[in-house]
Amino acid sequence: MKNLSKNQIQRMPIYLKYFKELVDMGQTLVSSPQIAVRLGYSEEQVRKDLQAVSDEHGRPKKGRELASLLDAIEAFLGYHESKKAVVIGCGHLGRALLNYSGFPAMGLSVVAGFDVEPRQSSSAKPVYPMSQIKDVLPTLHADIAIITVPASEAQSALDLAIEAGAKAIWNFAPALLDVPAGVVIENENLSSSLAVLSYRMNQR
Amino acid sequence: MKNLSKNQIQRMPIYLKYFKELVDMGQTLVSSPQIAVRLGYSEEQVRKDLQAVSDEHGRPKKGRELASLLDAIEAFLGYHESKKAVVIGCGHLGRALLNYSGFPAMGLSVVAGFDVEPRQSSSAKPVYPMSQIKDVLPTLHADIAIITVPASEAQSALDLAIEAGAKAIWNFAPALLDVPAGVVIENENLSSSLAVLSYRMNQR
DNA sequence: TAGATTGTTAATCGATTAACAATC
DNA sequence: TAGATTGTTAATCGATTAACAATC
Repeated sequence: MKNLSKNQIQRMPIYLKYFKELVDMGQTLVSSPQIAVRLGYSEEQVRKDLQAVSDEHGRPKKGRELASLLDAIEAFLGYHESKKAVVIGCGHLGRALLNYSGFPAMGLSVVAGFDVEPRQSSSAKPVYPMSQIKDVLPTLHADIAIITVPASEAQSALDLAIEAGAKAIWNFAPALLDVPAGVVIENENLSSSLAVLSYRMNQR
Repeated sequence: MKNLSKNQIQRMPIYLKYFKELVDMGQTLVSSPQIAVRLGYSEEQVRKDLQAVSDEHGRPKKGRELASLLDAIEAFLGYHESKKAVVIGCGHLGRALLNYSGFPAMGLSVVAGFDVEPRQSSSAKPVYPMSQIKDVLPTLHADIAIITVPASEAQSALDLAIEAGAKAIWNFAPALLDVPAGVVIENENLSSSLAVLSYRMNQR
């Protein structure tokens, strides 16, 4: 498998979703021009992207097999082996992510939450007190810690999660966090997204 | 002002946050090497980025004035003129964003929510029935519609918002949406972020 | 066959990095 | 002065786009 650029990786779930729609509509083949038009990419880029994750060749004049593309992208994204995560900080956003119905389709299973003071949860998922994370997290086999605590507590929440065995951090707190070597972090930065949105608004 | 790349735009709020921390700590000047080390960028990139938004020159051996940097970045990001937004779809995520305390610091004021069936809201912000959007939205002077409805309803929610006068869409629904020319859209795609995270996890 | 689409190879474009003289 | 940091200019790198022969 080639090394994919970050942009390419980010496009993969978008292809996947679109291809699933096409399959639902009964289509079995798809061509780069069709994809390019719908997704707003160039044909060449579509071909490069798909070649990067699939070894199967397309057929001139026809396109590519949707079934094999779905399989290739899902394999690439690791949707076959379900990943497990916990949510740390069960405020509004934390509870939203704890119960988010879109995750299972991404191969992500959010198994529990942690909170400094867990209220009676309205969800089916258990919410443990933060003080128990070191005992409980290892029993859950969750590699990913989703950080949804206030920015001021994010670093200490992260440290506790890593101490308890988390291997990856998905950070939703607006804070600049340090992670030890070997731990992966992905920042979900709303201020960056908003910056792009308002820049584009001002360009008009 | 030069044209900034998307990456540069996304970095600006990160600089801003860091610079505010430095000011809080009593610092008045900052050098590119210091920034580069803390944020994990290269010195050259830091200089390029700051030169792109600020006309003030730095001083050799000293660095740059934090006060003027803050001002330049905030001006660039439009934090001075507060932008207004409404949340469409007041489920878990929608309510989280309706009450998100981080937005004011980004110059964003979320003034109201809409929902097909507004429950008694626990928040200070009003939640209107979706059926009233065409009448209510224009009175709110909100340009930005934050879409947090289920994917299956996202396109029709977006269409209603635009019909009611929204000029920009911040989409949190996992759906591929069409917008008319002249309307800006920014997709907050959790599946793309997760893809990057798990790709990095697998690389180890 | 003609035409659409493919995969490959080359060209372009843009962002990041490197080099270096200027300056406080 | 020496040394750190600056801004500018050039080089590199990587991603996207273009060109085109191959093929069903």
